[in-house]
Amino acid sequence: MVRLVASGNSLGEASQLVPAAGRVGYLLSVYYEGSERKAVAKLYDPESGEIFHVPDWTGHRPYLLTDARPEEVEELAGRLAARIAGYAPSEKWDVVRLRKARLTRVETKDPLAVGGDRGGGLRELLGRAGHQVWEARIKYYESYIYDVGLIPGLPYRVSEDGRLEPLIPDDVKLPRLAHTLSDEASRRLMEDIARILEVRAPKMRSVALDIEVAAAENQIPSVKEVRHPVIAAALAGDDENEVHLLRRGAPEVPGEIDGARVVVHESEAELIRTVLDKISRYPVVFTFNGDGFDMPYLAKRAQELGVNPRPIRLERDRALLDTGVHIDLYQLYSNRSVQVYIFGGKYLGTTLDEIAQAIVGVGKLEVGRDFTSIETARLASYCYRDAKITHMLGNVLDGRLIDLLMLFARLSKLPLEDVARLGISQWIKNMVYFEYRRRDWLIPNKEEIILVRGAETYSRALIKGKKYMGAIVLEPVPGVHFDVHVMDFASLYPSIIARWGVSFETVNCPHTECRSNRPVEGLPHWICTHDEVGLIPKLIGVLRDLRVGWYKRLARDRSLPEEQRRWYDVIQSGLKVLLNASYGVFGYENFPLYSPPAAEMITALARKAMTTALRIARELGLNVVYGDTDSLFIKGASEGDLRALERRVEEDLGIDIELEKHYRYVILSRLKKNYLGVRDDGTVDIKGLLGKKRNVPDLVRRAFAEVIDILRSVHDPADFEGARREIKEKIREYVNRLRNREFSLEEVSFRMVLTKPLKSYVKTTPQHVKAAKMLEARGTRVYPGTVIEFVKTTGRQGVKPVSLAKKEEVDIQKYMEIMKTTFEQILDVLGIDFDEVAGGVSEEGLAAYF
DNA sequence: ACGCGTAAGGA
DNA sequence: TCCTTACG
Repeated sequence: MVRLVASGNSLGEASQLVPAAGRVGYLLSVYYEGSERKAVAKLYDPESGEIFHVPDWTGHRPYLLTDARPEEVEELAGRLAARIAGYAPSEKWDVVRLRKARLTRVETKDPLAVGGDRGGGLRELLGRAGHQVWEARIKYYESYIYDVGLIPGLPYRVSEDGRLEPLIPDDVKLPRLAHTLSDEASRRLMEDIARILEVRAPKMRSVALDIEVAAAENQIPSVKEVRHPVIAAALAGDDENEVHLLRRGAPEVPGEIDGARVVVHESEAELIRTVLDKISRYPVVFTFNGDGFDMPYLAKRAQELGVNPRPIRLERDRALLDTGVHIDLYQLYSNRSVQVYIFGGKYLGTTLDEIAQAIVGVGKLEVGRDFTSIETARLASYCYRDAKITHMLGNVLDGRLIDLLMLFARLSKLPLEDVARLGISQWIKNMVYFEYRRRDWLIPNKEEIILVRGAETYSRALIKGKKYMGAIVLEPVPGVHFDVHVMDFASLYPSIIARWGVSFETVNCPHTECRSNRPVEGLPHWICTHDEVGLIPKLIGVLRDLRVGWYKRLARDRSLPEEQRRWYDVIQSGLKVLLNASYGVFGYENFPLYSPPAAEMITALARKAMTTALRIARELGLNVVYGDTDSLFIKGASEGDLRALERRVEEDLGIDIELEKHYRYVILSRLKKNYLGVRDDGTVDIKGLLGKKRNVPDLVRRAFAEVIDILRSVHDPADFEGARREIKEKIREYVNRLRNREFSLEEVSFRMVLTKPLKSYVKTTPQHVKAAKMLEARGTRVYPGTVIEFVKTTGRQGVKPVSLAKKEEVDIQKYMEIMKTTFEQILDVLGIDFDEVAGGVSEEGLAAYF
């Protein structure tokens, strides 16, 4: 029998049905189709480049679990009874109490009957009646993914009877290290994960969309009230670049602007319909803030004009596309893990201009705020530029950004749309929930984890307002140190989680026999001794082993084709992102598996690892000059000493410390987390030093970089003589430039991110906020995520935005001080006195100038 | 909307 | 001293 499968739009129009049997596609996401009361899978067909949909074939229904009996539910249900589809007994493993739970599974006809907003769902009803309820806060499509065992990002084939069958090649090379794992659960996990990671992600065509509306300078276009017409919409795609304009008056518009084809429409309805049709042809549509603006605006405006908003599907706070995947790059680039681990912190703020400047080197066009009077060709250029840079931002990393998202979708089991919108804690949550369902383990409620296992922490954080103590940072021995080895615990926190089995599941378990298993003296928490308890430590252990023992090697394996090596590199860097966040989530209040004792235990074990390694190093007579969290800086050690350290630490702790790098020399200041190290090959590592921070003025940063260049050429203590002289010379040069005002305003501007709305700065008014207020007074809009560029001035306010300042107002004295504090961090150690070099910068310098 | 520790500058 | 930001 050939089942017919829905395809194309489903916004009220008769669904166009095409047979999909035999079709192959990558699963992109799963969503709930209200009109069909079904979960629907959205797949990408690499053959045709199109999206197709496969509705649920299993008869799956939304449900919750409760300790109430069916009769009790029935009695309480009242009006909701009609929406209950049935009851089934459900036996689950209660991971918090570590015992079996016999529960009632209440199936409903629609997801809102479970947890409908306004407290009208079964969840609240049963809760108010004093019953326990589980798994009632899980989005329906997520629950569906777990139960059907679907893995977003993987290829599937549609069977004759409309099922999705995974398509994984048989010849997947499984890591040899899987065989070395003694426990069966970990081995299976590793094989499953390796299997789903092996398949390369498909290339998908993409287009970026940006629209402009006719709002005047003082009008802020809102999606709540779509009053202004859409006057421009640009599409920057893999194979077309167009800007669509609404005819207003009779201006002469060229047929092409900046390489984009210009199309002038007589009506707004026609413009919108054309644009919607165009984006329907791409499997991936990028926007920048399309969830918050472009998509809802287009859809609502379409509706007002009597145009079908298809393929846009508006939800409360996001916009999906029936014909593809909409990725709002504002959301993606705002993700802290993405910002830090994928882009190495290259961009500071989260505005399109800032991110594009930093990542692809092109910014927005400057046109002012009044879109009603702007010249048409200019408007077209502006709009197209936005779409163009959005498209570039969607295709960075040689197009591997989408590959990474695909990979995260596979690991987290989240739809691609969610991966691109949710934070790392949601990725980890979903990854764990999926595994729980597979095992018939009960997904616990946050409150019961706290209730049964405790929320109390016993260590005191050094920072006021923090919940527990963190890592150890050793007091640096200030000075220049030659021949320094850095030994470190690779992925320390994940290693601790795996080695001691720390997670919310294992901490403070109900077994009396485990109470004495307390790996950290001074903390009352214990860890379960039963091997089968706890999934998270096994999962984290497997991900870590796969990264360091398998994918990192494959990514470097010269015998593999380039393309394949790159895919393995995507995998290992993706795993790193997840591993880096694996500890932090336990200490994060909003994580549904929040466990302060687990978090506290992990940092306590990290301190234990650090102090143990330090003790052993000292016993071996090694000279430790610095260390932070997971590393020791050891001066003048022999290879034998380091081997001995490795061996003894491994014996003592059961986790590995290893040689990470060797420095020709290291400059340590008195400050922690501040150092400069020159490696054997001349590369320079700079940590924490002011001269590297991206918010300090370019001029200061450049001066600093040139001084670093001088230090790069130092090979032994004798070389310092000459280097000192050169450095002094260099500093004098820059000091003089400053004195003589030989700089542009941009070179002396500070860059600082506005993290809140301007109005929210009530306690104090920092300088960047002052500058931001001046900008706003001049009509420039600033919002959270905007980078404010300002210079220090001699005026009453002491500060001005770059765009409003003049060179004559720059407060030279202030900049001298900044130069001084920046350089002192390294000059101190080199025995150079800044003031002396600068020729008495503070008073005399200025006196000489005036 | 991962965690804590350290540092700096200004109010 | 606290607030804000940047970074390890």
